[in-house]
Amino acid sequence: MPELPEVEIVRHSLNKKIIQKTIKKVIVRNRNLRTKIPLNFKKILENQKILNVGRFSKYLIIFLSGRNKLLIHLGMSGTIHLLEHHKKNLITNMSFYNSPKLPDKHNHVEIFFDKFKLVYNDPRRFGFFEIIKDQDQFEKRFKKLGPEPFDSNFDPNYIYNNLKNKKKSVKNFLLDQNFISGIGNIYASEILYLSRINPFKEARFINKVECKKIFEKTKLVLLNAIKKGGSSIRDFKNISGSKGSFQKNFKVYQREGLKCKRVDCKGIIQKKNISNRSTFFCGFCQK
DNA sequence: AAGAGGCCCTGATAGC
DNA sequence: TGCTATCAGGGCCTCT
Repeated sequence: MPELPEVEIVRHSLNKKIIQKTIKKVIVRNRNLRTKIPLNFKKILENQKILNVGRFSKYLIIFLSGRNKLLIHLGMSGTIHLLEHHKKNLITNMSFYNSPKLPDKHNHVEIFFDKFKLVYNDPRRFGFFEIIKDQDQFEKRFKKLGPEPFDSNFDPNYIYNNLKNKKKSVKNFLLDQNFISGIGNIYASEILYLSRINPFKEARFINKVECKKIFEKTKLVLLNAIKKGGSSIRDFKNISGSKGSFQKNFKVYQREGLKCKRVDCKGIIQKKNISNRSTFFCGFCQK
């Protein structure tokens, strides 16, 4: 479901609600997520106080009082909700599906606090929970991932040095979490549109000026998306639970067949597959 | 060794 | 209406 901006919105709203709260009870209804929820999950979490909710890339990191960290990845369809204990009333809806009511189906994990519970819902079960025991394991977990766009060692030179001599498309590079962490399929298209770069262009042909563009537009798009509360791309009818509005700012994503938004550009937005993922671009102004 | 493709899943929608 | 096919914001594994 979410890319970096959406996860950041979830992190922020979640942190406000659960920081300094103690976990009273945990119910795992289905441990078959992308990876199996460990059997001692309940034991590790119960009676722990939440010190902080952090984030790296698309991972939520929940810091627990006993030094363990809980890693949550939402995959494609994972959502987090806060509900009153027994009633179905939604306190906070941190899904980007805008559904004001949470269906009971696919509520795989429930974490109870004093006055409310956190519910993890995930139809496709591509998301996962992980317990990180110590600093060593923590560092190892993220070692392979590239820097975030806001990281100081993500800069035009870093981009240029990684892209040179590489044959794969620039779009696939933006999606490669080992190169840069946090960009997903929506923002990859948006970044390349703003950079005026064709997503099919081979990385080795991206020059230094274009690297600077990618650098600037990546930060711009992600920061703007965070500012707008992320993107909500399905079930737009029910506004009540909605948080994000960046979908209104999409220049190319889901705009196949529509006019390019660039003034004076006569192009029509196209949709083509790159490595089996839909890719939106203007063939006219993206070279 | 880089890079493409398949796969893990369910649900919504399009097309017949 | 009821079927089937296609697609969906991710990431990891395998094959070439």
